Amino acid sequence: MKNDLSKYKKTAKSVRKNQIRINNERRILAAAVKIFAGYGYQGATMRKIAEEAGLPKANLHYYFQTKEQLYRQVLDGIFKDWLAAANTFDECEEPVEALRGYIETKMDLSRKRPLESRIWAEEILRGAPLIQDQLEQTLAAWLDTRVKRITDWINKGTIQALNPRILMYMIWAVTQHFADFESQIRALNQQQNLSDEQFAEAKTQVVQTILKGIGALD
Amino acid sequence: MKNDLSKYKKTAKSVRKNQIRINNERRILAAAVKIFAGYGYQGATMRKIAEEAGLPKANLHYYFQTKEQLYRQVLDGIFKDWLAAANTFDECEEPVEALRGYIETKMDLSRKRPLESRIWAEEILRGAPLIQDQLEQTLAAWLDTRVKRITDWINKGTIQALNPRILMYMIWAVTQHFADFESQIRALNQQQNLSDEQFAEAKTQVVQTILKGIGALD
DNA sequence: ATTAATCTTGACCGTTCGGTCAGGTTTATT
DNA sequence: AATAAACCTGACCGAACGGTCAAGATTAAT
Repeated sequence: MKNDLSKYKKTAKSVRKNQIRINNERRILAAAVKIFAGYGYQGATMRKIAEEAGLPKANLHYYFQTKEQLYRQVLDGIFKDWLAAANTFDECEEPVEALRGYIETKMDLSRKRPLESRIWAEEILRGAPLIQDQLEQTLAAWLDTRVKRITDWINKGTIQALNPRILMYMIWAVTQHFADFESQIRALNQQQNLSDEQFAEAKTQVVQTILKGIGALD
Repeated sequence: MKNDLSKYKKTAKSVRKNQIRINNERRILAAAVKIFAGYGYQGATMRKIAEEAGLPKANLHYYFQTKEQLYRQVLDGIFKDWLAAANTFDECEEPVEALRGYIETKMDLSRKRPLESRIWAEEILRGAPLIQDQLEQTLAAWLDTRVKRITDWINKGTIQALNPRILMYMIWAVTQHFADFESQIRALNQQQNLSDEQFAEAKTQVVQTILKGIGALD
């Protein structure tokens, strides 16, 4: 009963998107994530994405004018997840809880959405040609505020003196590694992906090692 | 005076390669590293590599039959560096020296040869289609012996109990991050690559955090 | 000096790429 | 029922791809 009426109202077309468009855009984006993650931007083709989505290729160009635009929308979605993962970091006052929550959230993200992590990683590998602005503006500002919080902890003596940026780089590196280098880890684990138990162990060890490494534990 | 004579000997042709071939293969491989690192396997083209090497494209196919063969040779060279970096790990008896040496060597490798690190990372990202065998055979065996050494340290109580494989993953993740995510770090560092001083600080902090994190320090 | 082997290269080939478009179909509006 | 808007798609296009080849140039061996 909440929103049924709105469909009969004369709402602006641009605001109320048709259901067909919503569904198809979602299908195409989901297919694009799979193909971009599996083949990279250059290796991915509109044909493969169309096949994965079960649509004719020309239909993709009806909803997304170019391959680059489709790719940009995929990147935008990933970037939002990236930033949203910081909530736990901000909610907690003490370094142990804040960092533990952030590391665990990032680990869970690597476990549940490895494709997105790999697309992001490939974009950075190639020099971030399409997201440089977002890195320099949004991400840099995001990082600055977290750096300040860590600096406060250091000044209070809650954790030992260190460079907060390098700490964040280490957290990103380790947590994303489990998504980005999944195929290497699989090859070193009897050709099996990490089981839930193995991943849980990794998560614990990563948290413990980093927290202890910066003098927040023991 | 050491080897001058050999050029006049009737040595087997296959053993003594022509100097022209040696030079050109080296030029092409150097160009290939740059282009593969900058564009990825699919994004790199034989035309770009030829241009970078200053040779006509057809000449590349004279020395390397296909793009894939050229790429494989590049990967082989990187893999050798990967394994060679383990020397310090093996030479030292105590965990602090062994791990510090290994981490520092890997950090130096990321600093001095970031292109190779990025090519490796992209290959893993894509699911390691061409090097799965090497990972499952050579690298798995390499890792097993290091795991045993770490297990010995744990049994002796020199470091705390942990999963040695996860420790190695963490070391790889953090050290290679400074090469693979260089463009992201640059965007977060006032659009400047890390200076020598900044990188030295990162190196120290990485070593300290990991060693302290596993209970090998303090 | 002659021959053989190696190296060099512009021109070319079939394939696949991202993208376009006309014309038909379906859905929404009045 | 009629009109408009949105959606669908097979066929097609120029460009760029990896790779080939024949014919000439250079180098090495005798």
